[in-house]
Amino acid sequence: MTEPRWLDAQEMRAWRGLIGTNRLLFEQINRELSRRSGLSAADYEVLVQLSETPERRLRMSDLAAQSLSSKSRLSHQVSRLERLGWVRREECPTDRRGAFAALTDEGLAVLEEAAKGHVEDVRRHLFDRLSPEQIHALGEITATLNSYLETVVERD
Amino acid sequence: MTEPRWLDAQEMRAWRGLIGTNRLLFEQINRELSRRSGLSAADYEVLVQLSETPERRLRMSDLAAQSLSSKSRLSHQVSRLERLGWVRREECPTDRRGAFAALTDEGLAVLEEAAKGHVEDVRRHLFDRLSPEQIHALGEITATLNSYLETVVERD
DNA sequence: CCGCAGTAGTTGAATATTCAAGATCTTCGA
DNA sequence: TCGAAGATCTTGAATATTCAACTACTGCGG
Repeated sequence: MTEPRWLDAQEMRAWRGLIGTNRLLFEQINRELSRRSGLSAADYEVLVQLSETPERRLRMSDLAAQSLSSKSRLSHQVSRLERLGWVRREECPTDRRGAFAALTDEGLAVLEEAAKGHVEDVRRHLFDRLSPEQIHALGEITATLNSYLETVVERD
Repeated sequence: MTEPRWLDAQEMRAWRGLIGTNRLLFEQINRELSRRSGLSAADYEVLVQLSETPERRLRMSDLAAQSLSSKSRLSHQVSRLERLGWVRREECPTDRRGAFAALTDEGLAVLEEAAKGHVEDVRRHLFDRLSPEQIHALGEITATLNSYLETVVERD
């Protein structure tokens, strides 16, 4: 049980910075999203994933994976979205255990309405503050981390 | 009501990347922290802030600000930590509305035990994956964003 | 074709977070 | 010095998330 390699100043700055951005940026963007459209960040993410599919529906598992959610959370969440009339559950003919979540016309309308303001918020709070080089670097850094993390994370 | 400036490919990559890192990285690090030490990320953050103070205590408001928490959340959280014996509430002599949260010896011991493994997790999942240039860039980017965000975020 | 291990999804209880008051106390201007 | 406005912190209810079963089904080895 040897002494760990503590973080140096540079690393500490990046780590605390990331924690801060993580909280402040998403908190603010999500607050604005939800005020304007009544959609939580999680809801928005789910609706986007569904809308980007040709059939406007996805199997629950795939949807969970793509929206980085746990199965349980997604299940509760889809129930809520169903109550609101924005998503509909459909059964899967080829695998009777399976279920689809399908975006309704209403859901799509809500999403499209929310998207405009949301993009502007993201732009205002994130991209307007960074140089093109920084935006590029951020893309590289997160891509590197995420492809590693996907091999590591234990989900569910 | 003009058409918004949609995100271009570079921006979309950075934005989705950030969402992914945000979730995957912290989920994984927090899961490991909590498995090893029974501390949630929020608990750890609170204990760290207290431990870094000379008196090992802070006013609730200051603690909320430093740990980027809302007052309400912090209050509930400190109650929990108090039940566990890791934090103690103390009253403030100079302002009778005020309250301190103070780190107990037990709390400090738990924190120090947890810190070792936690630092190694952060290193393994974050810094070992990035070049020194990327670490530096990440520090710059988050510092820029956070100093802007602090002027903008509506907390509580 | 049987049985069993594993997959898909849901559920309910335990826990955590948010939201909107509420209870005290301080400050400051009239 | 009085009173109103604001600061500090807590509380309880509503909501969201996690965790550990549980149901129902598929697919595979024998």
